[in-house]
Amino acid sequence: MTQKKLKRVSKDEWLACALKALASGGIGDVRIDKLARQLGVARSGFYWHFKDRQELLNDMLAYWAHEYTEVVTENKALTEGPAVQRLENVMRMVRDFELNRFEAAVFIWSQSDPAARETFDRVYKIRLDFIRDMFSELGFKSDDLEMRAQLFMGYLAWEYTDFCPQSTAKRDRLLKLRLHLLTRK
Amino acid sequence: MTQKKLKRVSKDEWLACALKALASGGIGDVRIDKLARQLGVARSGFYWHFKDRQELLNDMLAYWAHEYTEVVTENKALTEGPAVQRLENVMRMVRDFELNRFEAAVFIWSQSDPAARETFDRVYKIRLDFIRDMFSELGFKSDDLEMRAQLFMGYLAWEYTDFCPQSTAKRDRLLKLRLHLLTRK
DNA sequence: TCTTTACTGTACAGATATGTACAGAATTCT
DNA sequence: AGAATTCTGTACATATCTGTACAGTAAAGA
Repeated sequence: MTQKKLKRVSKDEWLACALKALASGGIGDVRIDKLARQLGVARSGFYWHFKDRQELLNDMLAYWAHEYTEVVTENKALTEGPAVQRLENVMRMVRDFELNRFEAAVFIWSQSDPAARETFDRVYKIRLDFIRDMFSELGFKSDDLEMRAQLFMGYLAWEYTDFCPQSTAKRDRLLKLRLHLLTRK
Repeated sequence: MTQKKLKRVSKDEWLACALKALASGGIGDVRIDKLARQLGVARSGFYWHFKDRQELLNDMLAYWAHEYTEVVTENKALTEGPAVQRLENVMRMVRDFELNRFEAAVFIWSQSDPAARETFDRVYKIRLDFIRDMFSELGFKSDDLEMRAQLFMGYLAWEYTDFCPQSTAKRDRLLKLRLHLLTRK
């Protein structure tokens, strides 16, 4: 009689929903029943895709790490051309694709979960090396090199909080100025 | 017969313990029963000091905001003397007293709680104005002024993650270099 | 069409968290 | 010493979240 249409939710949808929860409420907000409610399905489907909550957490961590290793380091806009241009491309990519939207959440997570901690440290090492190489190419050395790479990275990681909302045009102008200040001798 | 000695825990101790949980696990980790276990007392005492969990959360927010308004803006090391020296004092104070240890947790919190969001925005506006004034005093103007203030603030907020562990001596050298880069014409 | 696969919903058992009631112990005030 | 204040433990009712069992529905391939 009544052909009830079943809603189906893929593994990727569960993961995407979990990441959204991570960004907006931290790892403590990644609750299976809340995700199910948001997706509009019953909670049990979750266990088809994942063994348990811990497996979801591992997948989230792997996804986040992936975004900052293969995805970034294999992008031609970030590996070819003059170093100053590549640094500008990094800034634009991070901003445009919100590559930093999980930073705070993953950091907090890493404070209480050893696996998250390990991933966080590893990813930050890769990123910092990646950026340091560019500054090195520009001729900076030792302490001065280190300082510039860290300042570049630290600012980038926090920028996503949008702690200072402003127009796109202004953000663009400030980005150029920031690049200039950080790369001049 | 057996004179069991009762352990007593003050309101400030509950608050301090809650703040510790906030920093290491985010707002989702601020659980009354966990705090009680950590403090080694029964959960019921909590309700003598606080109406409910929400009241604790409000107090935590107020405490965090306080640290960055009255406490900072009234400190003579940050309001007297040459601007460059004051900027250096800000960097040292933030680092030495870990004034930024709640940044990530409060930001995440602000993403889902309007009250936290309001406080976060307000505090960041005060801080940014505070820093911008110093750069203004040094002669910077318009976009250049704004960029320097934001770069200074953004880096400072993220530094606490200790994303790049290093010796005290090196951190000191880098701090000086950073100040120099950010304040030179 | 039949079977496999990829899911879904309902139901149950247990763990964990919240908040309330209330009697009692330790400290402070008079 | 007596009384008020401040805090504690035990007990109870309720809500939330996790994981398991299991039967059933939908789509895809043989």
